Amino acid sequence: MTTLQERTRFEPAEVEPRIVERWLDSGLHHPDPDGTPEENYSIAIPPPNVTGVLHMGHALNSSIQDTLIRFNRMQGRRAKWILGTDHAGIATQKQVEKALQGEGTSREELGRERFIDRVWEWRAQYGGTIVEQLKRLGATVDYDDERFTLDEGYVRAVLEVFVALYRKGLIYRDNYMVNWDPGTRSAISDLEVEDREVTDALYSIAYPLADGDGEVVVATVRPETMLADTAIAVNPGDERYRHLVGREAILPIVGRRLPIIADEYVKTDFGTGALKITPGHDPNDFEIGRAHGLPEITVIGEDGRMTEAAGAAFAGLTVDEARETVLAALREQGLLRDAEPYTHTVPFSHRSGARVEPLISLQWFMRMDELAAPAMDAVRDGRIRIHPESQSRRYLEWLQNIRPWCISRQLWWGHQIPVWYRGEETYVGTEPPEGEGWERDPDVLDTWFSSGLWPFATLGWPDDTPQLRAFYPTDVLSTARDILFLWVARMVMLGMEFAGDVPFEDVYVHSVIQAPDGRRMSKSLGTGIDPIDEIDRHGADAVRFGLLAMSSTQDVKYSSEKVQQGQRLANKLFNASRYVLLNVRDDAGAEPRPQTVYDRWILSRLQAAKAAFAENIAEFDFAKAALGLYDFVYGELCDWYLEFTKGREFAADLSATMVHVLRETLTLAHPVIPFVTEELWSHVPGTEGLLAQARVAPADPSLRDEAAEAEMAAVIEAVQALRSWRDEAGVKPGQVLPARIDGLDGSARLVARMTRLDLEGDGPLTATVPVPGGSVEIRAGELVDREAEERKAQAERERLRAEIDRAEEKLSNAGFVAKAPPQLVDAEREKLDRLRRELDGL
RNA sequence: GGGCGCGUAGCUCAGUGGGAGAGCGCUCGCUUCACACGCGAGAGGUCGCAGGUUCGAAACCCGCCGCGCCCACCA
Repeated sequence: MTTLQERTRFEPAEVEPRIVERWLDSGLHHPDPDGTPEENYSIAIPPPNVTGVLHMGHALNSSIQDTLIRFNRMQGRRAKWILGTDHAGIATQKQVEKALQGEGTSREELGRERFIDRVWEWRAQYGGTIVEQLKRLGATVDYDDERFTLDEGYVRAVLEVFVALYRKGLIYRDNYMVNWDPGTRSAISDLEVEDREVTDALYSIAYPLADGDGEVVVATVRPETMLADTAIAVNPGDERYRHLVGREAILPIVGRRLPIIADEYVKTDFGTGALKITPGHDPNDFEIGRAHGLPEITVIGEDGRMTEAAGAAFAGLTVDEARETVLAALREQGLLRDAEPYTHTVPFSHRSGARVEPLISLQWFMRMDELAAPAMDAVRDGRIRIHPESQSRRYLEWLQNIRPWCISRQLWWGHQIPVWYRGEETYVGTEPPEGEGWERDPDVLDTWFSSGLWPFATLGWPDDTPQLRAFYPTDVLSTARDILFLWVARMVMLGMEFAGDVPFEDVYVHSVIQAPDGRRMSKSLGTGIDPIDEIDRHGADAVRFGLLAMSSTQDVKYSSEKVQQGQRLANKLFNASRYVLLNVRDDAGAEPRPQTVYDRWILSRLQAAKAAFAENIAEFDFAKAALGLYDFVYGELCDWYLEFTKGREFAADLSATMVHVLRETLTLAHPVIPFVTEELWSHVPGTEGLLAQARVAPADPSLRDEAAEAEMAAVIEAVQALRSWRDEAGVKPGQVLPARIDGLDGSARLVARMTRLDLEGDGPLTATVPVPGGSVEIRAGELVDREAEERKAQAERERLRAEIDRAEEKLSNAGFVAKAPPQLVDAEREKLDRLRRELDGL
């Protein structure tokens, strides 16, 4: 308590480490796996990359989830926030490879086994960082049950799912066009591709007809791929080319004969209307080629260089070199007809930044349509609710048009595909096959394959565990928009297929936080803001409050002001608590014993604040919840209630009421600002244990007191009117003025106290100030500046006359009186009467 | 090309049919016995533009202007 007496500021840096220790020691984050999922509350954290560090997105999402978890825990539910990290195939492998490069070695030199050992070492060294950072934020994730998407149990779950889907015919191997990332030398999925706008040249190239009778000109931005052309296509309805269909052209440089085919895909109004078909290197041409049974030739290799099939003159060249060589040859032969700048979108790898090279290769695919149907139904029939609602349309549209998913990756770090080959034989199983000579498929699974099992694999699936029975399905999944398809949709599909139920009931899609200038927060742009720095500066409560207060259903700019607002809130609560704790009688208890109208008022307002907070949380409106809390603490508790109590004796009744209000306020605020509230809780008389483990009674509408609220609304308005008058009349703040109050009933003395009026004194009339339901006569004679006072009264009369005019005009509008709701018309009449009385009073 | 959203005080944003709000910033005043990371009082807005619906529009509808984001295989 000595610290409370001495300190006038809440010091997060001093308090937070202590509080974190107490929370961790209590084990509150690790609920027993009892009860049913309906009784319990659970959230699976979106697993951060194992070698990642906390960024603003994590900080926001963790603040949201921890607020939900703490709120529900305090309602008395077993609350489990499932913790773990993701092995993040490409990202992690790249980091380790970079480290190896620094040591002058490489993954190839080490070999697969030793390389993977190195990654595990890496994980041991850096994998704990983000978990430690979550503690700084106050996140009560289940630290005692941390999972990893490559831990032993998780591997079993992944293999089990792969084998089951294979047996069901949903997983298959095929030669197919994939997005090849020359940067990581692996196939990547459609979702890992990002389109960028690029200015290339659009070349027009003449292909002579085989019979020597003229030529056909095609347009292309990638002349180097012509080495793999196997046809030319035109639109069947195109009069210009109708006579050519069925004939052949000669591929320049190579000399191959190309059939001229007709296909609806070809646009007549783009380029020349004739399209070269390169099934080996263009996704559209690939489809056309398959439809027409064309050969598939590959001239670009997985290393991004030309292959032997491109011909001796090109083999080994880079794609760019090959382009120049092809163009030079065409120029020489007079076949290059045109070249003009052309801006279009081109796929780039999200992972490596390299330009994606569409290639045909032998990969593992997963058919999605069969699993997509129930996943769509779950959202359509409301078993899963996506917030905001608009995102469910995106979800459904994506699933509607879903395509096969390329799940194999040419990496070493990840879940190795459980498939073995021996000659023509293929074996698929969770255990290696019997016998000699089997060789395992070297590829690993796309990281999102294992992430898709997250909500149930973390709880022990495929075993029937108590954890699974108690916490699956989870309640809420909170995530950013960008992984709605990549991750959320796949969890729904796989959860329904394997765990027998939807993986969560609500999906909350939160804001993306941009830099204060509206650009993306990114390390490379230098626009990133480190949440840990912000915690150091302002405290974890401030950061949590600020992030929640700035969150929305759309992208937001990072607002340091909101964080500072949170810091002020924590400090305000600290000092308000000091005022209460240093004055009340410790033995008075905490059962409220309201003696005055403002006691009844604050108890009623507290119920209103609790109800509003709960409602905002239920609607995932975290900004409203946080700002509503701020408004209650500042605008009702501190500005009014605590001020009203000043000058009153802190007897048992008042002490009990104030302690009650303080306790309730701390429990209300705890989910948002857990540190300061937990710290204060330990000083409140009669509390035991941790606030984080306290039980809270839900808001009770029967405890609202309309009469007290109405009376206090009038008091507050009167006080503000009188203070405003004093200030503008130039009265010194400390000056006590004689006055008479007409109206305000039993609250007149309270108003007088708050505005330094002396109801016993008397003097010549100075001014009359209108207040709700009456007026106040200031009787201070010449104490104040007469001239200023007259100006003020004049302005007030003008204001009243303007308002009266407005009301009269409205009421003289026949349409308004006839069509507006009657109570509104009545209210307008009452207002007019009141305004006239106030004007008369002056 | 399709879809979603935004434009309100100097700044960041609430407000979705009945008299324009908050936080920050700004001005004035205050050593008021919790807090100067404080208290009190103010100034500041043709609610992007133009039309329509309505007794009444910041809000609903149409168009335009400006700004975001997502999806999409026109070489």
